[in-house]
Amino acid sequence: MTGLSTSETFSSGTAEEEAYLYVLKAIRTGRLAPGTRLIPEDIAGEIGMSRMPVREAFRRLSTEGLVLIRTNRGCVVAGLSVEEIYEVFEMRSVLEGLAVRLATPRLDGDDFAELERLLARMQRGDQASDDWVTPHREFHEYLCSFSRRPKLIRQIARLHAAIEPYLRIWFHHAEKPVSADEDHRVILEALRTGDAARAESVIERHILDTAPALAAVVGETRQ
Amino acid sequence: MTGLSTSETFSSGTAEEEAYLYVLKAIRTGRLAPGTRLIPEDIAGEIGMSRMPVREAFRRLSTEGLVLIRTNRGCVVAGLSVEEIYEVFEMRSVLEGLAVRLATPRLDGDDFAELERLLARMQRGDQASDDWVTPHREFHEYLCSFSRRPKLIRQIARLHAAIEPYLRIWFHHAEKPVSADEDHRVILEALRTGDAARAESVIERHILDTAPALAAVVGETRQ
DNA sequence: CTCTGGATAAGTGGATACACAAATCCAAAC
DNA sequence: GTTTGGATTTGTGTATCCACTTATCCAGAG
Repeated sequence: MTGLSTSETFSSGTAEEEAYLYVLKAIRTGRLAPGTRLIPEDIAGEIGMSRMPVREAFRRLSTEGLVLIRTNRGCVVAGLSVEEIYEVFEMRSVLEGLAVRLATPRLDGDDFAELERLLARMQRGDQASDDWVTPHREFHEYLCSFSRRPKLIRQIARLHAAIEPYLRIWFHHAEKPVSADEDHRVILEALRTGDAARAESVIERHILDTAPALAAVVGETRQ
Repeated sequence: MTGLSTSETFSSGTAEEEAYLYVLKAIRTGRLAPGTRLIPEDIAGEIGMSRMPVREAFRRLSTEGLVLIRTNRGCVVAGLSVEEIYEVFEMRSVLEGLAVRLATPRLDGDDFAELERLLARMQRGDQASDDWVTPHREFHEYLCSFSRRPKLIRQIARLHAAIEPYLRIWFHHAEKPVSADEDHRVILEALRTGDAARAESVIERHILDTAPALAAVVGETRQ
């Protein structure tokens, strides 16, 4: 689960929903790179529907910041500038800080075990899929889910979706960001103490510290 | 300026934009109360267009949480439960905290004068319009604008739009929330010291402290 | 060769049309 | 009087169509 498929609209068999999930996945996985022009008719063709539901999916993606619609000029995948990457990380830092603060008192032994498991998957890049990003996201999402704040969780998921393509570039560019592994250990440790304020500040710091490295890689690939 | 009219889509003369702003305003001002069913055809009629652009406006509003779309069952104005009101205030507290932290070093004397002016308008309920909410929003928006973080500002505006109807109920129910006036003085004072961390925590506290009073009034009017 | 402008193609926003789902209403059965 | 089930109405989701805007391309002027 990604937290985004559960949007305000109940997911169900509508064409709009299908189009939304289809484009969302393509953007998150990087198949549709920032700047790519999205032509409703083409996408509609790919998944067998007319372009109306695709247009509506674009609206949703646009509000979520994943896509940019300019009047009469179509829809493009919304890249982030370096400043915007920092901005998204700043927002994530305080929102996930809040989520973790609320989650801390609700975690028990089994939950820590699950978090450890996700951490392990992350460290070995997971089964042959060569994917560090997915378990990383799952770690954060699993943690945030204990806040029991649906709107908060969804908002965090949206912000994550916006940076996910760049995380993948980072992962492929440098090797697996090794410093993050230590970070996550520290987070787990703080959580175990049950000190909500400390857990909050640790995760805030963790997220903010990730930003410059990511921004550097992205800035580099743009020259 | 509300911060919402400047959405991801450049505002311009499209029908969708017009429909969006029309419904947004109606919800914010309370003309369309939570739970009200929104029938695309009717709204389209009111502003002279077909229902397609109205539907697209609904999608946007839905993503912003102001409206709820259930498949094949139409669109209703999304009320907030008491828990959700708390949730929105929690999110606002950390996001506005961040915004104010970033804004603090950028404020100069003229800006304080403007903030004082907005505060004064707020205290006397503004010129006969009997409206405390608008200058209150403007105070917060003006302050946040100095953070220079477009996405952050927009997100805060969205959260504010969701609670604005309830602020109006509060304002009409009780008289002008007088405790808030003192709060805002304290905020200004903290800002003047230039201590970003202190300003951040003061505004976080201010926002969180507002929630219970509002929740109480709302819970009351629901029985 | 480069630049300009206008024809042509491509694509967007919006309106209309139609099939289907859900809600409503009403009458018959209990 | 209440309940049940089916016609009718209302409204939603999607496809198609049209008008208009923007992008592309190409020929002629410089």
